[in-house]
Amino acid sequence: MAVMEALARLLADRTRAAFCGALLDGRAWTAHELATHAGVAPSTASEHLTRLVEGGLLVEHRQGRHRYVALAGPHVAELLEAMTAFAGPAPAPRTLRAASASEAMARGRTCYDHLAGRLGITLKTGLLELGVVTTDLAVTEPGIVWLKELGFEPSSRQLSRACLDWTERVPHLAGAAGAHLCRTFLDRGWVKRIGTTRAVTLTPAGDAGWRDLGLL
Amino acid sequence: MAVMEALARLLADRTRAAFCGALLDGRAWTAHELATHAGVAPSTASEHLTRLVEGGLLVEHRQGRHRYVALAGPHVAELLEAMTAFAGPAPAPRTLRAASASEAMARGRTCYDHLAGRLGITLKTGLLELGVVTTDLAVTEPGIVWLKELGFEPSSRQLSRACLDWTERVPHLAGAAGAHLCRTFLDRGWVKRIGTTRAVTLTPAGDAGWRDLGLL
DNA sequence: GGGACACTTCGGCCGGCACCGAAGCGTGCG
DNA sequence: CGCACGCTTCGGTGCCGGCCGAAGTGTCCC
Repeated sequence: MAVMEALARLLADRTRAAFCGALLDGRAWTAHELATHAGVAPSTASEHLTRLVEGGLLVEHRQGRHRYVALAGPHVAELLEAMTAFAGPAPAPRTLRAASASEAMARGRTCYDHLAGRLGITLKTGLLELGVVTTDLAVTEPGIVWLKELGFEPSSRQLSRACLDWTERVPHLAGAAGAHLCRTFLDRGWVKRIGTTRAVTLTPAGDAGWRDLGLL
Repeated sequence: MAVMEALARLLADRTRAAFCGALLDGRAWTAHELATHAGVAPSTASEHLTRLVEGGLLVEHRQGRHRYVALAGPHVAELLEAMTAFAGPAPAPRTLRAASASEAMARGRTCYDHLAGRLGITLKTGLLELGVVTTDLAVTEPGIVWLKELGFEPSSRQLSRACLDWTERVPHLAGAAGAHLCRTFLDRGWVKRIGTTRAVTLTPAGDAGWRDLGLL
């Protein structure tokens, strides 16, 4: 249990948790951006980042005078989402702005590299009705063919994986298949980021595309 | 991320982590037993238990002057194992006794309600070859029939679930199916606990039984 | 080359929390 | 009925760790 405790200790801090939350958008952030985001001094942020990198949660990429950090991989995102989902629903937001942002996230968002929120659930439901996945979110044989038609190339990464949604409390599709679909939809302009946040929305083109595929 | 942080904070303590580790055997422990196990005063243990119960990780059951606590369910065990697996291999044990105990756990153990360790991997491999589960550990149609012959009754609980093994670094079978198999093997005397620990071993009867089923 | 900037290291401060022992409460047993 | 036992509550103590600012290093740009 000593190793589990060390991991928990790493996440049991307001500032480090805020860093991880920000990095869940899947992008790389600079140390300065994260410091501002969390409201701490650059020196404080620097120390936290070192600890998170040493703990294997983050990877860093030095470029000139910048230190870019990102989640070390999908497995980190999955861990964070699993813990968030376990911990239960977040307390209700206090301000109107926060409530609106929270509602946008609940409607649809990326979870590192795949779709989550109600949009993720809609996708999952569609895939289920098409027979691409089973109720346990395992990809079926015909499902693999279906995915390949969307340009999917199987890799060594686990094909599908259930990721418990922290707003909907229902598992949604993660893993290689979930990541590929998310990337494809973003590339095609079917799903679009709202501003620079993790929140996303289905565009009119996306609505049409999903209907074409039989997802809606 | 505030909720995730609160959960992490709960696990980020030596004593509370020790409690959770002990409770991973799936039994209910008294406050006194846990205090002794972790080497703290009863008063300290009492406070920790209250926090763990309030955090939803443990459930308690008052009986006379005893306070029994247990993990709140399989989802807690799965979370703990996931975090342990993520954190990587435990540091090498220092003493001979610890090394021997650690080796016994690595050979085979229960993970709350299912089998883990090399024995868990052997089981998974056998189930895979029999076509009961897919490589993603989803139960197949014939697999459900196979399980029913072993007395399995489907319930609302997720049928199967991958649980990353912290000694073997490979997913093994958890979920309702994994729990049923573990219970069945223990009932039949095919798998036996070593002393009162989580470590288990395959008995000669179990070896024969598994061969009969085609698992070996 | 000089100045702005991103980041790091170090020292010191401060708050939170894990811990214990003492005292109190309820239960069970002789 | 009284004592033993398990647990809880409450003060008090001590340490760990998060925080900042100041000073230092390396990078970029003018």
